[in-house]
This record gives sequence, structure tokens and C-alpha cells, in this order.
Amino acid sequence: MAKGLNKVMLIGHLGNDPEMKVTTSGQSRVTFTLATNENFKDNNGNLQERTEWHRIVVWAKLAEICSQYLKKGRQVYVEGRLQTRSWDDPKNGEKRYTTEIVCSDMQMLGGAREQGGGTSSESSSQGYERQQSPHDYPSPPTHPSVPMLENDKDDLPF
Amino acid sequence: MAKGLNKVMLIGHLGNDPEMKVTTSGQSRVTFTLATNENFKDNNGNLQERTEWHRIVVWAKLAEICSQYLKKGRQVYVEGRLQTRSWDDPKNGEKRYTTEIVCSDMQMLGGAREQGGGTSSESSSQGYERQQSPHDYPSPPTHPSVPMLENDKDDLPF
Amino acid sequence: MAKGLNKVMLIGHLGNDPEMKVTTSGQSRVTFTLATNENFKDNNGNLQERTEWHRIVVWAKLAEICSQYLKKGRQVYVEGRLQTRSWDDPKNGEKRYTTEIVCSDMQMLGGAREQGGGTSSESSSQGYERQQSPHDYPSPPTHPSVPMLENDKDDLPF
Amino acid sequence: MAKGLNKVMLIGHLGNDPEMKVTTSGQSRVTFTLATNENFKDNNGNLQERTEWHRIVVWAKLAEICSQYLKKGRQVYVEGRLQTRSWDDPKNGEKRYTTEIVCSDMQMLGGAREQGGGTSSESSSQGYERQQSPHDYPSPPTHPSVPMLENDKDDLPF
DNA sequence: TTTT
DNA sequence: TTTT
Repeated sequence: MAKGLNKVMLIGHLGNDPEMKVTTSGQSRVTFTLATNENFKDNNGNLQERTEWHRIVVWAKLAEICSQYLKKGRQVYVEGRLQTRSWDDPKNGEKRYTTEIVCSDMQMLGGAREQGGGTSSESSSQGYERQQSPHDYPSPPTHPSVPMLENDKDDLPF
Repeated sequence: MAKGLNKVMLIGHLGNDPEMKVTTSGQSRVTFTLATNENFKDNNGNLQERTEWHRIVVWAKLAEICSQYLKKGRQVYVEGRLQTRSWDDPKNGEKRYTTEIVCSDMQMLGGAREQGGGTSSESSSQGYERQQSPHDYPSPPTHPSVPMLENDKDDLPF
Repeated sequence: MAKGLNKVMLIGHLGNDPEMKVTTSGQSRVTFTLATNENFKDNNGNLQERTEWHRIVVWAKLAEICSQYLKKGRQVYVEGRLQTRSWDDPKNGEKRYTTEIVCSDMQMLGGAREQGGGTSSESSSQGYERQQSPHDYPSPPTHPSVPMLENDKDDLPF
Repeated sequence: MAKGLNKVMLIGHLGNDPEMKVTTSGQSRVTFTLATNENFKDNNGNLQERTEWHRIVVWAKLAEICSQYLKKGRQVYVEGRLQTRSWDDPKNGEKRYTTEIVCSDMQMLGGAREQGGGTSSESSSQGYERQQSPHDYPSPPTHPSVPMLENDKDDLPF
């Protein structure tokens, strides 16, 4: 039973193919980034677009589904909870913080035909291997220097 | 018009009194931290409590309201959008990132009397007493003539 | 796996004590009504209050919890899905429709002490006092070294 | 300022083209039905699909947008609040109730190309006239015998 | 009455 | 880094 509410709901497009890892404890864990776009008026009344990037983490069976069916550019609905975890910067030992959305529900939006996602067999054949270049996301965890959590017992599914 | 969805909904308690600033452009801006508590079972099946801390930012008129009525310990509902902004670490010039919830709606929960919060006399004098007379409830279920479902197999839990 | 989204989130006060039934199939099922209050401006710009009544249905274990801890007047958060079911008016055999919220999550709000609700001694002894010490907040903003944004034009209200 | 929460969030497909009316007070008002689909396991553990139909009401500028861009089959995200309004059954004068979602935000999902929605000029050319056969929705309001609200001052935009 |  |  929860004693509060910690809920995030996003609709956006994947910025990269999902990256799957299996933790040392045998849990499937997928991460990807999600862009949400928003129009707003600036100080001069001109319409502007703002893009916000979110780091999504998915565990267990839902992780397998994400790995199998999602790819870069796909539009999805993601529901989850906010979680900020800390890690030590290996360069100087300082504490750093990263906020992620731990995903508990995911919906693929639009039809597969438009997503360029081909047949599901294709999708499933490219799940794990394709995600080698996450050198772009501004978040520490995807930098080579940032240790991923993998044994963190506090970071278990839910 | 938005082109995506970026929504956060929290129920928790303030970790500190709201801090008000007025920006150089004259905008009111309030920040506070919010703790959401959650119970979950650990690997051994034991019930654990997890507290997550969130950084809330509020602007304009809603900021004034937060500044005036909220204080440390108060339970609130906060709705907003996720925003990650970057800043340069003055120590070494490195880019750092902070994720905040930009609040667009706020509800004070519980009665003012329990919160120990400020000028609560008006609030407490009109709280929820008025809603206890649902003798005007418009739905059939309260009419004796409406059969309740009890065997409807389609209406199972979920 | 869901293929769409059907979500309702309410914060309001119970209009009556929960009514528990056990279905013929042995399932626990609780119903109650919930009032949500909203302020709005009418055509003349005067502030008005609108109360909306909702019919809540809860199943299984969560039903037992509702039955045990909730009572008329109590403030709660309810999450669920919309469901419209039909029934035959016994007077004339016409089809009628009732829309309910099938509750999948519930949070008691405010402290038990204010709610006048039952066995609240444990609850009140551990309520929200524990969350007032955010001295472990992991976020930069509480560190003196983190500059706040104040002039960022992109960070205007919304 | 609201004093509670009354929020509905749906992702589904339109069951019919939006129907536009202009109220006697000059307000634009659009209605359509939305189907949300859900998979669930029945008592025997078999995967079943459940479809829930929702009645959506949109006012003012957002109504115009819905009228112009949405059509039957289109996938959308709808956010709004629950509202149950009553009307008198003309056959026998009995009070009847209809629950609707008063929409405050709408997002078109998937690309227009997949929706078969053609160019926006086509869409806009068919907005108002095409919706003559709503004789299907199980809700009273669309039956010829059910008076639509049009002058109800309580049912103003928001 | 939608969609996959 | 996404999308329209």
C-alpha cells in the first residue's frame, strides 16, 4: 500500500533504441530516452517549441517487451514514478544525482506501419545489439565514466 | 497546443518552508522540496518504506499562494511537468543537470487544523463538513430501485 | 498489456460510509460516493463552487482496506478506471446506464486524528512527522554551490 | 483555485466524427465518443479484450480544433474532468443521469498519414456536416428523445 | 461505434 | 537524440 503519490505520465518519441542489460541478479533492465515536445509562447508572444528529454528505466517483463518492440523514433505513452539516484563521480569522487522515470506501464502509440518498425520479427531480431552509441544523452549514466547500477538492491523493480 | 504529454502528479509532505525569490524580470518564483513515501517489499518479502525527494518550482500567482499558505510538513498534491536544466559547476566548469517539477496546480490536503499551519481559521471553518450530505447524489445506486451487480463476470476486479 | 489508457484520479471526501458486499463468487466489493469540489468563475466573474459526485467501486483486498479504514467525510485519493455498465429498469424494462470508477489505488489523506476515524492511534503516532528532516536531500539546490536560475527566459511560468 | 482533484486521462480511438453545435449563448461545443481498449485475463486465465466507451464534451476554442482535425477512428489523448448531468426523460418525466468527460486537453496521436485523414483542407471541409448518425451510442443524450443541454448555465466551458 |  |  502506498502512502503517497509519485506518478509520471509521458507521451513522446524515443530518442534512441532501448538498451537492454541483465543485472548480476538476473533481472532484465532496459533504458531509453524519451523526448516530449511542447509548444508555448515566449515573452514576445511568438510560438516556440520546447523539447524535454527524459531518462526511462524499465525492469523485468516490461523491459523485455520494450526491448523487443520499441525503437528510436517510436511514439509511446510511459507511466511510472520519479526516482533520483546518486553515484560517485569517478573523476573526483563527488556525489552526483540522476533523475529517472521508473516505468510501470507502456503503450505503443500510432500504428506500427507508420513507425517504420516493419514486421515484429524484424523488430525482435534487432533488439539487443543495436544500441551501441548512447554517447549523446546529457545524463551521466550513459557516459562511459558513469557506473550503471546493477547491484543496487534498492533499485529493484518495484 | 501541446504535442506531447509531460505530466507529474505527486502527493507528499514539504521538506522545508517554501523559499520565495523574485526574479530580475519581476516574476515570483517559489521552490520547495517534497517527500513522497511508498511502501514496497524487498527481496526477502519484508515491507520497506522508500522516501523520494522532489524539487518543486512554482511561478507567478501560484508561487505567491504557495509562499503564503504552505510550510514544512504540510501535505499537498502537486501537478506539473518535468524539466531538466543544466548549470555549470563553479568548481570545475563541468555541466551539471538538475531535474525539477514545474508546478502548475497545487492542492493543500488534510485540514489546516492538523497541519499547524498559519491563518487557518477560515479554512478550518469551512473545510469538508459541507460535503457530507450526499442526499442529492444523482446516481441510481442510491435509489432502492437500482439492482447492484453482483454476479457479473465481466465486472471482476482487474 | 493494455492497448489504451483509461485512468481517473480523484481527490475528495466520502459522502457516505463504504458499503461492503461479498459477491456470490466470494469476491469482496465495496462502494462509496466521493465528492470533488472545484472553484470556478461564473459568467459574471463571480467565484462559484461546484461539487461533483462520483460512484466508486473497489474489489478484493483493497475493498477490505476501504471498508476497514474509510468513513464518511474522510479525504482520500482514488485512482481507477471508468466503467459504464447497463441494467434494466425494473419499472419499465428500459436500459439504463451507470458510470463508475473501478478503484485500483487509494490513499488516505490528512491525518487520522483530524478525520475522527476509528483506530487511528497507530496512524497518528507515525504520520508525517518523520518526513520533516530532509537533511539527506540529494539534490544540488540545497547545496550552497549551486546557482539558481533567475534570468533564464526560457524558464518562464508556462 | 481548485479544492480537490477530478481528472480523467484517456487514450483511445474516436467512435464517430465529432459533432459540433453552437449553443444559444454562442459557445462552440463538440461531442464525440471515445473507445478505450484493454486486455485482461478472465476467470479461466484467457486473455480477453474489453472496450469501454466514453462520451467526450469539448468547449470553446478546443472544440473548434477537435471539429476541424479529428474524425472517426483517429487515436487521441484526452484529458478532462468527470461531470454527471441530469435531464428529464420526456417519456415519463423521470430523472436520468449521463456522465461525460469535459475535455480540457487533447493530443492527436500517431501521424496524420496513418490516420487516413488526408490533407487538413479536406478535414476542415467536412467538419460540421458529416455527423448525422449518432443513433448508436448507448447514452441517452444522443437519442432523439434526449434534450441536449444548450442553455444550461452550469455547463459552461470551465 | 474505434483500434490492433 | 525524437516527432510534426
